[in-house]
Amino acid sequence: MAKRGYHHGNLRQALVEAALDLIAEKGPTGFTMAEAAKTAGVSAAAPYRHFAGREDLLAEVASQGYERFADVLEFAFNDGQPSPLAAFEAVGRAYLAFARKYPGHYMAMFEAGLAPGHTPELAKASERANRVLRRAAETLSARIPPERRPPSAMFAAHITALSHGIVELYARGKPGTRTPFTPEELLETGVGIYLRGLGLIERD
Amino acid sequence: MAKRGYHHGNLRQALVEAALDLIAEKGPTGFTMAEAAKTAGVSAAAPYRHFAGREDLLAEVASQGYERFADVLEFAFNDGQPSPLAAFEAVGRAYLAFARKYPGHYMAMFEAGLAPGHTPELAKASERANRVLRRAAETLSARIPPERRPPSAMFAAHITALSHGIVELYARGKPGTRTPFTPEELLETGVGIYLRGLGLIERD
DNA sequence: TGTACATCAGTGAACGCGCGTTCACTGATGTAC
DNA sequence: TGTACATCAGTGAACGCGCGTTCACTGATGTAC
Repeated sequence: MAKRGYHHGNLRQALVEAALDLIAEKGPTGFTMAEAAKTAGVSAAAPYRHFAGREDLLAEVASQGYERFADVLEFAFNDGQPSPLAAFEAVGRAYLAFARKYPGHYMAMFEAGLAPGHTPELAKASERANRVLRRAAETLSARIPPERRPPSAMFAAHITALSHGIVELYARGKPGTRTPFTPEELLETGVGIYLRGLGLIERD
Repeated sequence: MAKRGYHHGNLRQALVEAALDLIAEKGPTGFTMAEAAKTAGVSAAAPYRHFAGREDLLAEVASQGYERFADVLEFAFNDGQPSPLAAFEAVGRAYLAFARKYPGHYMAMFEAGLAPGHTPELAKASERANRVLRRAAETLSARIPPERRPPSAMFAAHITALSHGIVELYARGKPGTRTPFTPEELLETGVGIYLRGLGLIERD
């Protein structure tokens, strides 16, 4: 990754990584082209050889985030093994772990206000991640008697919303927004109660 | 609210309202002092007679938001009448209604990245709103046998996170983030399943 | 009731700043012969 | 292997812009006498 003379070598990706650091530090709107260029050790004009503009770089960051997100979730889901329930719970934990480990990606994906269709790549990547979540929900909800089964898209939306809400409200370092519970505890207990409500976990 | 000559009459509140419109339209970071002043029909320097700076105006907007939020939730809770369950569900609906009706407030409160302790007023107002939510959770959870009862702060956090997640992911006009369900449907069904999991609603 | 004066909410011009972006350029790289 | 040349990833200077904020000012308001 070291700069090697006049030509950088891999400036495009270096800019993405600079943006990730800046976004993680100051939020998606705190990130600027000029600073990303500086971080990458390059003049302010150089980024325009690789990206049409600020939004374009942001969209690339988000795209890469969704790809990694989908990878992580898919790995956690593990084709529903060893059991749909265990796999589902692993996906939930993976969601939180992703938000914690890749805050720059997460913020670019969910807090930058980019239209998901901004770029074809972005649309494709975000759809892929959603598909994994929906599949996890479908696999698990196949265990519920059909007449009591909520639509799997709704199931997935509930869990996604709960996870995202926990990340936004309780997993950030904001002083003052404190609960005595860790995000992981909150998600685990919340999902547990929810699944019990669907009859997917024994009562008590 | 009409400007009456050299002196405005109620510039402070007019600026708050201008900020609300701007925030609702372009997000908390899209709002600028200069534009708020212009919207209020006043020179760019005038706001500094009433607010120490941009952050200070933002904090005032958020404070007023939390106050109204607390009012709305308290009204919906209605001291737990006619029943703890009905009151609790009304609070959930009120949460969504608030986010929809007062987007500028909501964004200033939850998306501006203000530390809750930024201003004493802000801290006080946000605490008040949280207290209402916690009280609704406590009242309802008193119906659960103590040994199976989750801490009420956890209960409240689950519902708050679900509500916030639904607002952020599904209640905004973002094209592309579509579910076939309305935010209201999602919250109602999600909370319903959750409460069933706690044994607070009959199975089926 | 009329006048002098203190108060203070506004004005308008100015500042320094950092941003996104453009443009003519230059230095490095790779390839054809 | 050596040279000429096309390509293209960088540079650096410059632009126009809008922002947050300051400052000396001025006009309106209210009050003491």
